[in-house]
Amino acid sequence: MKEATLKEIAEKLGISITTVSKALKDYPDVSLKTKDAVISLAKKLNYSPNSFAVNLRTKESKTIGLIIPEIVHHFFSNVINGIVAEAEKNGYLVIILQSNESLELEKKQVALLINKRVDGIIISLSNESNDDSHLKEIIARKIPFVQFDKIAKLIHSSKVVINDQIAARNAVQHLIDNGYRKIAHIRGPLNPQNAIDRFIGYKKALEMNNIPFDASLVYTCEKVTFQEGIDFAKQIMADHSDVEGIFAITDLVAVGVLSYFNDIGIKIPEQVAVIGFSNWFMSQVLTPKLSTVDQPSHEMGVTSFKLLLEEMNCHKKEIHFTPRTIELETKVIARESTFKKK
Amino acid sequence: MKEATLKEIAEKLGISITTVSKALKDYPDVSLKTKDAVISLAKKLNYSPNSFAVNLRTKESKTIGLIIPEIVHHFFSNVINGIVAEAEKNGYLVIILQSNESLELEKKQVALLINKRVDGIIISLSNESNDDSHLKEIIARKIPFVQFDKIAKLIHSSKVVINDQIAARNAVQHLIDNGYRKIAHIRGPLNPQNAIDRFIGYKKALEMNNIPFDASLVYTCEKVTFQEGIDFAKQIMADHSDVEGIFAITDLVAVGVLSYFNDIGIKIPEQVAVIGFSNWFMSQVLTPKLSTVDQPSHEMGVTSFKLLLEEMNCHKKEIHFTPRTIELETKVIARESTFKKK
DNA sequence: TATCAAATCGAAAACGTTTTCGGTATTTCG
DNA sequence: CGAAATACCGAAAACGTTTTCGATTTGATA
Repeated sequence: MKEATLKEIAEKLGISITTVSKALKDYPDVSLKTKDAVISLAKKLNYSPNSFAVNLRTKESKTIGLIIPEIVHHFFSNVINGIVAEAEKNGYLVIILQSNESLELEKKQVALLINKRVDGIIISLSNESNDDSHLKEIIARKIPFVQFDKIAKLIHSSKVVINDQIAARNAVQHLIDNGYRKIAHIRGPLNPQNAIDRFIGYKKALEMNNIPFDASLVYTCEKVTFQEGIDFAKQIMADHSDVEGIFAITDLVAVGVLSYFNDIGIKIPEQVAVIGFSNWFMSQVLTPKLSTVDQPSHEMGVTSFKLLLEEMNCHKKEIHFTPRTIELETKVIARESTFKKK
Repeated sequence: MKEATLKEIAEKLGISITTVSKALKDYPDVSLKTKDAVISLAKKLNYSPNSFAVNLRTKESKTIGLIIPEIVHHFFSNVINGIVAEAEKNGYLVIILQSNESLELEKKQVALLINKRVDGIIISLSNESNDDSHLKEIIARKIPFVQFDKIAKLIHSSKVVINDQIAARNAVQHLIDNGYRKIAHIRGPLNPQNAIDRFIGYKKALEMNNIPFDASLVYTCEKVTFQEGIDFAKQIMADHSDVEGIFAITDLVAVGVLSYFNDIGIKIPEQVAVIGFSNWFMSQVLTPKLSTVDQPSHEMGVTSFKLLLEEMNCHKKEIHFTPRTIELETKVIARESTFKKK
């Protein structure tokens, strides 16, 4: 029992391959009688077009590539979810690759996807990405391309982001509004744009409230892990025992801080208030419940795909597409870890 | 600037397409001189074979399909991670689809993947899956196929699982060993094999300790969510205020229980002990830290792909492959939520 | 009846690769 | 020197589809 082909149907019906193909695609120049015969035989033989041949002929695969730093990550898995769902709705499949925060891998994976001739690429950069050449290659090959969250500002592609500066500023302002003034920041690595922007947002909030910036209150994560949260919490208490609040680059790190403070008996928020970023699921079930900044991760995925789809459609019709940047809304979620100071 | 092809290289070098192809694949019947010329020109033109044409010719795409119920899920995202990593190591890409626990979607997606002519399929069934026809279709088409975690026992394919019965029995035994005897079970839906097995394990543990089974202590999740954990916790306390322990089908549900108990001031484990399943990341950062059963999720992904690869290799060489079932080890992780009763 | 339009069909090229098989040209050896 | 072995190359088929363009038939109209 082999796969049915156009040729087979044509032979059984004593007509040409051309006519069979046209009948199945409802061309107007095939008689109703022939159409019916073809369609019913096709159904009987369980015919489905060989996608390899279709790909070759049409030069598209209805498949896109997605590269993210980490799959096991509340934010990213939500984005994946959004992209995969929206893609499927539009007849596209998604190949997922994980760069593991390694520039080298990321480059290889871009090459892999180009090689596979995916119809488009969506990417969120690894922390190491200070080299743009692979992204430029995507553009040079005119492959539809969208960046999200961790982007290269200078690469001229569509982008889906939040305003990290303002979001971070709001988070720190929230701490200040609730009576905390000596605030430490556990920031992300030096390269990624969003770590930089959140750091700038932190500084701006201080500035707007006439709180002098103290560089010794800033701690820099290398890997942005739970363990780093624990380690920096310890370090902060050693360096600044009078610290009042901590703003962490992401919930995972903030949870490390919480965990350490809980273990050694530091009261949150009475002694130190903590706010994270990204609104991971676990943040709402911790004790105390962690305040954070909500980031529309699922929507980010959906929007990214929609933008990519637009560009892919233009690409197919060979009409020009002008990359757009879409900024999604965030909002501070106040929970127990930042209750108002009495 | 177009894509370089074999034809182009052949013309520029004044040789045949055949020779170019052979030179690039290091066939022995091409002279060193020609090989060098071809290879260097290919590099110069940035040639890479058109994968659409290669697919069509070789009848394989070096791509596999993966269908899981949920992407945003600690266990599944870890499995994805394992599969994607192992696949990439072996030159395969992974298309990911999410069935959203819907049988209908799952069927559609299987059809989609068959249509795409992926080289193999890995699947973890949705809770609704009491219909096997789409899986039988995969087998009938001789597409290499591996099931993991939520499997259909009767489908003759390779499988990667844990022993849910024993794992659950151990979890409940752990509660009993620590002095808890009146134990409720929040089970999963009625269909999935692993929910059934874990329920059987629960019963066996009771039996082995001469604790009479009480059906009213068993609560059945529909969606296996955090919220259901909260709701059932409330219900359990209403039905059996003297309950001593709770074994939940998965950590997410157990965390719901914890969350509710924390909110209304029920002490864990002093008043009620709680144990979950799967060892989600958040379980170790909660207060109290949640006891659970560790399930080697990443390894499950890696093993699934390895099995699939074996079958794909056999398939290519047209040698027979006998499906295997691999059972991975689990272990109870004792944390604060099940501390020994005094 | 001659003419023209509409309806229906098919030949053939094209997509780019892989591989079989046979054909030269060159070398080796008796 | 002739025959056999070896080294090197290319023609062509095949994978299965899509689409252009021209051919044929049919029916309608003047």
